[in-house]
Amino acid sequence: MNDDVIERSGARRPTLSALAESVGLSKPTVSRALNNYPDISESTKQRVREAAASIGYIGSSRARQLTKGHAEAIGMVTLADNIGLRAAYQSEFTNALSLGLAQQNYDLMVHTVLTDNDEVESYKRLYGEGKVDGFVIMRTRKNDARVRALLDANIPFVTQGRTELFDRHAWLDIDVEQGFGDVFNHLYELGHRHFAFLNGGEDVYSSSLRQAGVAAAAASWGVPSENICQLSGDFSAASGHLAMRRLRDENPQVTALICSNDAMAMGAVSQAHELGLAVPKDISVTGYDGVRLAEFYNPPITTIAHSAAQCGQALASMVVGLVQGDAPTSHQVLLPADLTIRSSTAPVAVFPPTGSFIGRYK
Amino acid sequence: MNDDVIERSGARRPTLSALAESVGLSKPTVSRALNNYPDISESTKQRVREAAASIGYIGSSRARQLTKGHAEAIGMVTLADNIGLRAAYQSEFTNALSLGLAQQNYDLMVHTVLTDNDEVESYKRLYGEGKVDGFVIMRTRKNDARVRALLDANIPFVTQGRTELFDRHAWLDIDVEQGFGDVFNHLYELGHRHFAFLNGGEDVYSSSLRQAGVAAAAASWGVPSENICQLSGDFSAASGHLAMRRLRDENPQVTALICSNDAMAMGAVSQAHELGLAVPKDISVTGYDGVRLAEFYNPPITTIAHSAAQCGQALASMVVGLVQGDAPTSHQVLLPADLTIRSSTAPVAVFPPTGSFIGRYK
DNA sequence: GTTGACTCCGAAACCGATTTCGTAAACTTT
DNA sequence: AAAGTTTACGAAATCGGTTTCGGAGTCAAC
Repeated sequence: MNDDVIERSGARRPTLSALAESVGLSKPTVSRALNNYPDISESTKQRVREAAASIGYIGSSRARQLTKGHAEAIGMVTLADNIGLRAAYQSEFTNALSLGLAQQNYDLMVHTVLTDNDEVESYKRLYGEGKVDGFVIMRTRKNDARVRALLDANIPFVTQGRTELFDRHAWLDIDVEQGFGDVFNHLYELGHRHFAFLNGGEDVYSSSLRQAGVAAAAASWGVPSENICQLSGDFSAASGHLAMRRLRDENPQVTALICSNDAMAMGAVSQAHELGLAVPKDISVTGYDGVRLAEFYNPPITTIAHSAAQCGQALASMVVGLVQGDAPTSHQVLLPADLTIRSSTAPVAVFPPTGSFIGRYK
Repeated sequence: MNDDVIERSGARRPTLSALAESVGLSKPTVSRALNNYPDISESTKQRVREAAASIGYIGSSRARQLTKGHAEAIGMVTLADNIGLRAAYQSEFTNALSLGLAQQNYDLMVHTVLTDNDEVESYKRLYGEGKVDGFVIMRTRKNDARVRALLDANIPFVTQGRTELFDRHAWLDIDVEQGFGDVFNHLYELGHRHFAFLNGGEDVYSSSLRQAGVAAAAASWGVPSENICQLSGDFSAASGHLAMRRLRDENPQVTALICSNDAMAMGAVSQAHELGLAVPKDISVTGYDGVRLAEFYNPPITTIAHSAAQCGQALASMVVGLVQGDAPTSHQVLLPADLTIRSSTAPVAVFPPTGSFIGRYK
């Protein structure tokens, strides 16, 4: 054995030619045998497969990419500003997506950029170089420059969340209208009559849908709109924090705060603690996103959860379908929202709260 | 113009041959012009570059990979079990790594697996197929099967955290011995005399080093070892939660709890609240990791932070060095730990604090 | 015993770049 | 003006697979 030579030369992996030679067949024949073509005899296939296994042959993805014309990889470009909850969400999401893609023999390429100016450029480079076959776009906004650019460049992609161009691209979204209606119903049934709704910014497509969901549910119970205090935030915990403060100062009669995402809910809860308000005893708070972390919060937040795993799975098969030629419009799915009741909501308190331990926070 | 034909045919990007033809030069000449070889005249380079820009030429990474023999990509395989804090940490880390790699013109390929059995297999496939040139391994353990396997297979990698084979591979680690010493000093200087140290499992290489750091600092102040209650956890918030309970029941004299990571610290704080103990008034708690989320916790956790951005940067240049032929042992770096004092530590409450500004904390 | 259908496999071209090697032209030298 | 250098570029091979096309061999049919 000349192991040492092999080692010194960098341990090059066996190629298809080497495999062909070792079994005394031609390159194309071996290739077809490995790919299970019908015009190769079963005995030959068997022989080739065994030889391949014995010498540890692994086909070069690089060569395959060149001939087949696709990379068997999907790209995702993210902003580097992901901290806290957003980071947690992204990670859960990325893992789910990667898992889904793996099942279809695709890999996930992640590219992080500092500013959203670089973002479009990264898409074009990754696709132009042929490193990926398509993209999954997170955190879409109503008017999204990335969507516009990829549409123009005819690059396959699917978004998580609709945009104003939703009828021209593939997307996966949650039915927030139904979801926020469910939240409202839940709170109403707990006896709440004075609500606040904390929206998350008009630049997100679904913001108006959340609002509509709340309004429709309120109307169905005959709750007048002046009993729903409208607040606006920006999806950050800080804005939830602020909103709770304003709520206490300006609308102390409110007993239920509906937040547009979990981060704002957590910010609001944290502010409530600081103000000496107990959640849910003094005020109920709800979120949206189903970040796993919300489950471990204190108290665990009632939220509208969509399983990251399920989303990842769905997005994976959608984007793979796309890059294999499906029409974008054939991949538009609206997932039902799933109300997850935890401990941040409770029946409205009729009597002044007793000294909950949370009240001891300074 | 036959735009419609181009569109229908899938909008194939211009190739090097097309570019060569458009400028009336040969393929190799154009290639060398683009890559700034010295044996091409400046005027020709200029002409080629302009033509390339005008027809929107982007070199095919696939073809380049095949000839150059490397993928210009680094892989990372993660377990799908990342939830909560771990997810947040992973995301911060991944972004930082991706950013660092991008600066060296490398991309990051993420692959998620369900069980750690699949993990080694994924490494071998990704590398064997030539999809990546090397790996960054997170969450290493003292005896790490992945490290062993990649070492055997002669695949380049760098770990985040040392293993028992640390003298044979590249790694980046934090000087926890120093860091936990600093934490102890900080607490001692606040007047604490009865401590607890919550370790995180002996299967992690640095566990004993944290312990040693605490012990050394304690010895330097003349604190007897029986004044340091040893607890063991598993790095999960749940184990921190449990530890705090045991501490209250069995060692109520302890006024400072040193946790081996942020998740346990947060679990401990949450338990403290449930037990009616105020943090830091009744007990001080410290963490480790510098997860950004800990910054927004209630109260913000005093911790040993290592900037994910800095780690990502460093790891990126290390792994790129490795795949370009550097010796693994030439890339072993120990970063100093950085004590970040926030609000979960305060002077011990037994005696009224002196006029230290820290005394103003509630 | 030619014809035709069918089975199984190989030669050669190809994907899109890079690299090795060689050479024509221009420019020095003597 | 012949020889030697340098400059600037092209022909052909190469990376490791896949695909197109065709052809040798076997077997049944007429």
